[in-house]
Amino acid sequence: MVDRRELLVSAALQVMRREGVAATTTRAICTQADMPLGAFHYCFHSKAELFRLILDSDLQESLENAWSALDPALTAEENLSAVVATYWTAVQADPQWCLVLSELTAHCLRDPELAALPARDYARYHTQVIAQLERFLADSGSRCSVEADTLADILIAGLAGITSSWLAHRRDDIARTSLDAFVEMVAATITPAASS
Amino acid sequence: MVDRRELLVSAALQVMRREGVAATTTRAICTQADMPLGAFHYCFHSKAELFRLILDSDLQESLENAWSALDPALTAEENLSAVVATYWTAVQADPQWCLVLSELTAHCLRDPELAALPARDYARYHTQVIAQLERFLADSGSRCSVEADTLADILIAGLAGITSSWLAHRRDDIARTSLDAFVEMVAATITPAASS
DNA sequence: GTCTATACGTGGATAGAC
DNA sequence: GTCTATCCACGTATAGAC
Repeated sequence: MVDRRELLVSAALQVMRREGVAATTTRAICTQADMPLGAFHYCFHSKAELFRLILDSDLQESLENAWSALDPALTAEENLSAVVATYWTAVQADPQWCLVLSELTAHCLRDPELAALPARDYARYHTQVIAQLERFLADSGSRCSVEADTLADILIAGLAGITSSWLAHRRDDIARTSLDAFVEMVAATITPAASS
Repeated sequence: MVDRRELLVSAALQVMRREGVAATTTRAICTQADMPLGAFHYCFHSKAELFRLILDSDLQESLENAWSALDPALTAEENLSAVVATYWTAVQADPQWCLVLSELTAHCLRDPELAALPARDYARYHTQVIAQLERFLADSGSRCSVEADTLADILIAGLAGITSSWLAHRRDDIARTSLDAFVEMVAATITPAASS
């Protein structure tokens, strides 16, 4: 028997994807969870508490996992291409979720109580990417013309930008071409180990 | 004497920046405009009409103007650097507006009536960027290893990504470093005219 | 045309029966 | 603990006096 709190969290996430964060009311959540409205404030002190719980969980998890596949045996461009492909598959599998992430970020930045969360999430994401990146660079003996730190920032920003552009225009071809060109540009900053 | 419609539009934009799109109610707009609430529906048929008017105006104008300064006499990297600097000055001069743009985009994408607007805005922006870019490439005789079309997409996505990242972490140093590295990467795809 | 007062719906939260 | 019925604040829109 599942905790009713988790049931409501799950329902809230479904409503967010389908209707948007703004339309995610306590009523909509309870309807989605097949629960009477009164049950909500029995499980949570307030709607803000449920939101806080959602925001404290690892929302970008599905998009983060892409980076764990870096393989030192392959070239930098091959690796980047694979990582980006995995990321992009996740984006296309659930575009609505990307929109929710954008909405939640704005929601936090507007609320003094939550304004610090996006920075924390960015730091988390950055830490994870840079760890994978540095491991790859060390294992493969490659060198990068920019700091690994900066490379991680660029990668995160580039993918975020291409994603949000795609959410607007929904042109798969443009996104694909942008991703390929971006991978090529980033890979050009990495020189493989001298194999002497 | 200013049209009261424009007064309300202006007030709405102010409230959006200060409080966010979600908090931009007819009451807040009228208060901001020093108008009685009743005046609203005398000027506009509905709140949606005011929003539509705002969304149909050129919202990204302030950020678009950066591209008009491209100078064929300078190198590609110098030009890109100048354009990006202008863009970034605008972002830092009004970060709240960047947040509003993000909120409005999400707002449109969630509303079937408005869902097509972000694509139109992207096309507008893209067209303007590519025109400047192609003029610059032609005038300076430079060549680019990727299509100018793709270059424009990358530039738009890159700047959007760095901006949204900065809105989250608010670390000026990270944004600066990212911008510099990004400019360098993009400039590397452009080879100057053979000056023989 | 302009404002005041109000209607109507919705959303968060609670009261009180069971 | 669980649900129903309800309260209260707020947001859009309108009615009606001037």
